[in-house]
Amino acid sequence: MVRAPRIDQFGMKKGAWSEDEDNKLRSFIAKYGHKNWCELPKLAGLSRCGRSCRLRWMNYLRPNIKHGNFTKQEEDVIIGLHNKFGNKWSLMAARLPGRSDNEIKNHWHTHLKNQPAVRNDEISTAFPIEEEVGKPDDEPINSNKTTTEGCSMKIISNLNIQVDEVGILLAVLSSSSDHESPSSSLTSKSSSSSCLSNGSDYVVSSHHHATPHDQFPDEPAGSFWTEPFLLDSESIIVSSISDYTDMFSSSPLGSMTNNFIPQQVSIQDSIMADGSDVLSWSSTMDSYF
DNA sequence: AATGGTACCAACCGCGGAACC
DNA sequence: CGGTTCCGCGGTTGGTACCAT
Repeated sequence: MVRAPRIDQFGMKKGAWSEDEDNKLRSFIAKYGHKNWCELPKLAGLSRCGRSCRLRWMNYLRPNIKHGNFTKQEEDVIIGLHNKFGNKWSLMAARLPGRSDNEIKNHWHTHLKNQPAVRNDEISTAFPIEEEVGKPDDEPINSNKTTTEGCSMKIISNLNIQVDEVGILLAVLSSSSDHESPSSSLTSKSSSSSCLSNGSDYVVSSHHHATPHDQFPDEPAGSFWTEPFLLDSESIIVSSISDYTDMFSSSPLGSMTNNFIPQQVSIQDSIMADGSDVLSWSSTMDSYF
């Protein structure tokens, strides 16, 4: 089911991820976040390219990611959103908590794509969608289409409150008695036009305006990404870059990074700028902390 | 039991856009 | 302001599992 591991011409490992690699990536991001995907694998001691790490994290390792069968309600949401937006998988993922765009895309191609059109009609009828800005009802946005619709998509996606989508979701999900409490996330979405948490290093695309809370609605507001997180026994509590600077200023590493503190750059940047052996960084930090 | 076809899904790749220098 | 780097999206592929013959 997964690609066989192999090493490419640059010494980067490709293919299936091992448990050990998963653990390294998970624990590194838990401790330091992911400010820079290109540097992250080196700092985490992984022989992977940054993109591969990002993909693994986004699709498999990040908190609250769901795996397994899609519920009927989730399928209905996907169908409804696909009717409206076309192949905008990230847009759908932002509105299906716990599902990655890749998983939604796969599910669409394998289960939903070839379903009878009548079901799409049912969804559209059951949850009528208001007309979009500058786009007729009967003209679904298609990723292959031209700039006019691309522009339309930008306008739409720049609206933090997308009333029609929320309406669809509320209608679909409220009809389900066994769904895992979607109302909190939806309420949050509809009532807050901009709720990116200060200090969060969870970086999301400006396209869909997903927030940390959108992504992980089951968590209390400001948990994993925004609050100091409790780590395992060999770990420490880190809440922000300023904590990094404090650590450095009082640590042996601080002598390596004398110019670092006032600049408020990332921890990775400071080490890299120093020119030290980045591959030893992970173990150095672990042993130090 | 062996073989071939298909379904499924994790992972890769190319591209465009944003951010940075 | 142009070039470079990085990030994220969406399409595609590789390889295993499962099913039919």
